[in-house]
Amino acid sequence: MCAMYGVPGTMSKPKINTMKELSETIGVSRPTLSKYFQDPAAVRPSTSKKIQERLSEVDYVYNFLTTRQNRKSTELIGVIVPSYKDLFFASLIESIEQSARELGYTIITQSSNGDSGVEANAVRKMRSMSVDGAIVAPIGVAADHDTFAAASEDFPLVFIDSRPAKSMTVANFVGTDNTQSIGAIVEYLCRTGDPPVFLGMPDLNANAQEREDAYRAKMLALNHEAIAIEPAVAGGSWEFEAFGYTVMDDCFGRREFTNSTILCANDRVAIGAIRAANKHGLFPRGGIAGGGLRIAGHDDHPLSQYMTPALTTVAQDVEGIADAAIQLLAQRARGGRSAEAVEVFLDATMKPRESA
Amino acid sequence: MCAMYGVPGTMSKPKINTMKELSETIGVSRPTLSKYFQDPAAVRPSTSKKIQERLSEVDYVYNFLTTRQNRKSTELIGVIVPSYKDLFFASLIESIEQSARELGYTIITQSSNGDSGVEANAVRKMRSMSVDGAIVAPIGVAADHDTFAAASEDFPLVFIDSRPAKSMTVANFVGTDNTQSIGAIVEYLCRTGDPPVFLGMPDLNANAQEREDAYRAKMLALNHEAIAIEPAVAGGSWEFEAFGYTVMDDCFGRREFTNSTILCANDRVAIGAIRAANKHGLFPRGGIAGGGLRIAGHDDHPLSQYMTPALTTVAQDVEGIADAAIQLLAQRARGGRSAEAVEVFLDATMKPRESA
DNA sequence: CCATAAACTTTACACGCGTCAAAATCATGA
DNA sequence: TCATGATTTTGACGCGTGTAAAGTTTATGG
Repeated sequence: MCAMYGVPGTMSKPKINTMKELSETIGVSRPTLSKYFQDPAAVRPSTSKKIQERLSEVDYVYNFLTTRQNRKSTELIGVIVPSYKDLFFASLIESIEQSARELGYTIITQSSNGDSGVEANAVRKMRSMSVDGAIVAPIGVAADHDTFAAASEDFPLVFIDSRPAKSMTVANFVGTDNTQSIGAIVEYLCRTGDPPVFLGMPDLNANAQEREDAYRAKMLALNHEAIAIEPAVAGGSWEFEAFGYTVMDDCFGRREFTNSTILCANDRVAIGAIRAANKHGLFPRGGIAGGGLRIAGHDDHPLSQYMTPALTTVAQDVEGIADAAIQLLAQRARGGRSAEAVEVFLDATMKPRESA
Repeated sequence: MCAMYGVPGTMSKPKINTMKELSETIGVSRPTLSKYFQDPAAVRPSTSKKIQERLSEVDYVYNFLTTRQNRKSTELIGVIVPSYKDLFFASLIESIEQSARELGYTIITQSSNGDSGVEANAVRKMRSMSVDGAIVAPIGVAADHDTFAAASEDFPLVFIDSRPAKSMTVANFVGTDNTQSIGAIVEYLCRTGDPPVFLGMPDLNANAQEREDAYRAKMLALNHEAIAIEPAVAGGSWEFEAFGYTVMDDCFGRREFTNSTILCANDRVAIGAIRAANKHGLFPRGGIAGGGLRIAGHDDHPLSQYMTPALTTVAQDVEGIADAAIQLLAQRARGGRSAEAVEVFLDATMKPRESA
């Protein structure tokens, strides 16, 4: 009717709406078609070939909703992240989608917008969609324990990036071991220059505290004094660059830390910090003797290498995390109900660049 | 069974699986419940209140798949973008999800991964899901005309960001008018310094050509010679920063364009170009007389203001685009079948910062 | 208190596909 | 050509919810 693309001469294939219709025009029974669609090899080769051929002459799309309703497995996996506008989460989603696609899963993504109410709604929606599992990068504050608990009765749940709020006992987790990653970069920084002070991230998920703790522990082990920069502003928002910029602009304005090594809790904070440094005429730089300002991050944000100076950081194994999470869910969905919660930690790797 | 969150004492509400079950324990008929869920105001206030109260004492999640199967409208909207790892698209998705949520729509997002085959599959999946409409940021090259054409028979389709390949005749489009946006920044650059040369983006969608054309047109109108930098590398990938960096690193290495005003086709290319400049000791800067290197971008990428120097650019109206696209689909889905293709252009606004 | 309309319940069918059992057909080897 | 097992067809039911029709209850107004 609405021939928006009406190109004269382009005769489109006849549209077929239901499998019953299809079975009639194609000349096989509907149950056989059903088997074919679930596994083309499940029917006789000659039949399979016949179906395949006739199918190409026809415009038929299976009904996703109905098929999922009736199968034991929906092959849907829910993904919830606090924000799309964070390249770390974006990278995670991209990798998750890819790993899922390879296993035949469809991803349903929802942003919690940094809001625990929205997060809870998203979890409920996943439940209503009968997903085979869900991957959640949780918000730390005021996470809705009951909602997660109820959901985990219905399907396996895997947390990534950060752990859920402490009220939870045990839960599946796939991510980076902050002790290892922060440890590695603290060690690097101490080895190549002054021991670092720590610039945290807003306390929005478990990583904020875990990374600071990891920093303190490593500094202690290395016999250095741990110093955390006290943010002059309340950092309650996910705008990490703004946070890093504001805090360090304030410090540098008072000529504080202008000669220090600053380890930031993540790259987005570091990007803001670098911007603040630049504004004050400072260009952090590693690899030279005699001190001077250095700034390092955590995550290996895709744009970190385009900063000036290029940001020294530790890279999380994003693909590894995505793949492990999907594998875990796939395994659980296929009846591998070990029931026991699993925690998978992947190593982060140093990315020494210019800034430290 | 798998009491991952088993907190002793936390008695969970009784789980109810079907609406029939619910109707029995709640004391109203199933059809009434059905009406209630579609619109709580559609039943008598006393009944509505009763249902609402009993509902809170029980753990019931409606079956998303089944409800969508039977409603005339699924209230699903498909979204397809070339990549999640591009903050412009990420911003778009975030705004789309928000606008959609307000209208009760659920978003199904898929990345085409810059691959037209994957894009076509995504469109087919949207068809199989019986979405009420789809929003797609298309890939320009070798777009699968037939797939889009078939889809647009089933539901309204809105293209955003860039137009589909030219093989298409007319299609719904919501986005920025490149003539206006590029025109604005060319005018600004000419007014505040040397007329710009143009650094394009890889030819991956219609914007590549459109923006260059817009640049040439505006330069012609202003009586200046249009000059496009010829990339020494083949830019076939979506890694725009790498493209901008490589091309300009090459130029600056030969001491070319080191004193020019460079307008980049988008901010990601500009970020790469700035990095190349910095590497060569160049810090583009506007607002000073007597020439010197200047670099400008297009889109107002969220990190543009954190570059050194902060990137001068034109901001697309991301929220406006998202909202207009959703509104258009909602209107069409509600029977407003004007059938005619609509094109909505939103103005971009100058963001003068430091780099030009 | 009754007439009337609105709201509700009951009953039934529909949606498109998964799945099962029984009957019919096919392919293969002797 | 026939026996045999594998595959397909036929027919039927189920999934959880939307929805329509007909009958019953409830609220409203006089």
